[in-house]
Amino acid sequence: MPNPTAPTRDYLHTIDLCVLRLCRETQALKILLNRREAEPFAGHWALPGIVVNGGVEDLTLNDAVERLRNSSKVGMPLAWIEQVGTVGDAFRDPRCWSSSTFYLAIVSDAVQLGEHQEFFPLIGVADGSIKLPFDHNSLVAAVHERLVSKALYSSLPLMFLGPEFSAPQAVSIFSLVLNRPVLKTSIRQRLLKMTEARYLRETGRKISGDGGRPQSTVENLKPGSVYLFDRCFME
Amino acid sequence: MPNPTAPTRDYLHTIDLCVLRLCRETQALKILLNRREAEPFAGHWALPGIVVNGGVEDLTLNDAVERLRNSSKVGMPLAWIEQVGTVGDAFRDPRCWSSSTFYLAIVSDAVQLGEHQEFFPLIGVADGSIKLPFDHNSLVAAVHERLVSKALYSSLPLMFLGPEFSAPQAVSIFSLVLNRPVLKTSIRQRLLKMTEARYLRETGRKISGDGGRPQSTVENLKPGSVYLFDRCFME
DNA sequence: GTAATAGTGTCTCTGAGACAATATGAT
DNA sequence: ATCATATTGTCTCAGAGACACTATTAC
Repeated sequence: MPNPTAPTRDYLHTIDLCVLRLCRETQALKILLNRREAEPFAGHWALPGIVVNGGVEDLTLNDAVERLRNSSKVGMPLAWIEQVGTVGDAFRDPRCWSSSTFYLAIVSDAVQLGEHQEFFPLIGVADGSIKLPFDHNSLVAAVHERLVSKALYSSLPLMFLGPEFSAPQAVSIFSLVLNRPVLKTSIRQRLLKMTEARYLRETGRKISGDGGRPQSTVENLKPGSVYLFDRCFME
Repeated sequence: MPNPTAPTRDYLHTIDLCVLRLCRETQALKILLNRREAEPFAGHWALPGIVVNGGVEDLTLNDAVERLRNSSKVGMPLAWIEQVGTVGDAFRDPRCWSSSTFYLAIVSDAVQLGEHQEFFPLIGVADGSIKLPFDHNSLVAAVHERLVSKALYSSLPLMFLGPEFSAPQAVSIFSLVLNRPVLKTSIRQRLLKMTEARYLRETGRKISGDGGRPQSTVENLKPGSVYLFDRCFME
């Protein structure tokens, strides 16, 4: 039941973040969820979000996003963030008519989580086998779809890898995001294109994978930008 | 000045439509504007929009879009509509903190306009040489950018042409949207692809352009869908 | 040496860019 | 026939798919 001391409101506009991360141990994509403290759905795992109407804390929607990112609900640096869409209806929140503007975010670093935070498998949340309150499953599905479609024609998946990575790591993140094998020659050619365009630079350093020949690394010269390729991978 | 009898609200969430059309006489893209009746900016030309919070008329955001489309502010059938984004800040509306979820829409038919409606040149509005109230110029610029980027890899511009059109008409709408010449062979190959994919069918009919050989027409078999090509035009 | 993986070379195929050559209507 | 434009054909080029081949480390 809603807290009876809370003011009744007839409209809510929230922002919700889908913060994605590569779990290097299991080679799986994960999404950050928060255990809700307040009703409705207190105790359930849900997307980190805040209400943007009804207060004057933020001057812009982007300020609100930054406030959420900086709060304990997220509390980590983001390598990438983009708005995916806005949904709204009379049913998604039991309290009242509500809208949500939701975002795709990617974190590349390993981070310390709070007690109330946990990374869950993205696939399970996107396909609904891990059930979330509100319509959060469908928001995650939309974000996942955006990620997959952008992986076909942009360098977005490299955001998961941080500032320095190797070609084999790039191959595996693209395969993981697209959920199918990707030819290493295609990825190498794309990395070459990005190097020519001064998005990447060879470091001369090497890292070792598991056995076999060490991997040369490149560094990201434009950490905040994605490169757009002029062709798609075939589907 | 705001109407003093209107209730004061501390937050507004609106939807705004950028309804685009091809003016066949001048071969220019146009955008539908409304002369505002209410303050603020009464008498100014602005995007058609409605407030979605503070009422229970609509069950979903899409219902609200349909209500706006069906109202006298728009009042015409739309061949295409897609959400482009949501902006919000404390300054864009002089009344209060406000957000706008805005859409790209395309109308293919010629329509009768109301007294308060008029189509303006899209380019002038998008580049700010035709000034609109609120931040409507930047919304139009974002919609224009979406249209141009989608023209590189999808059949979206064909939505301007209606259910039956010719290859030369397709060439000219792509050239117009991209603001540069487009090879007719490229367009023909794309139309061929769409025909193979059962998005188009040759009608056997012909129409006459201005002089010269008549143009064969094709009909759109999936009027509500855009076809996605697997390569982009070069930029 | 062998195992295992990294990195290179080469071939095919699709579709865009460019432009020449031919077809079909109006006058 | 001439004009103007539509339509087809041919060539080049870039980049993805596929896969063979060579290189470099650990052991």
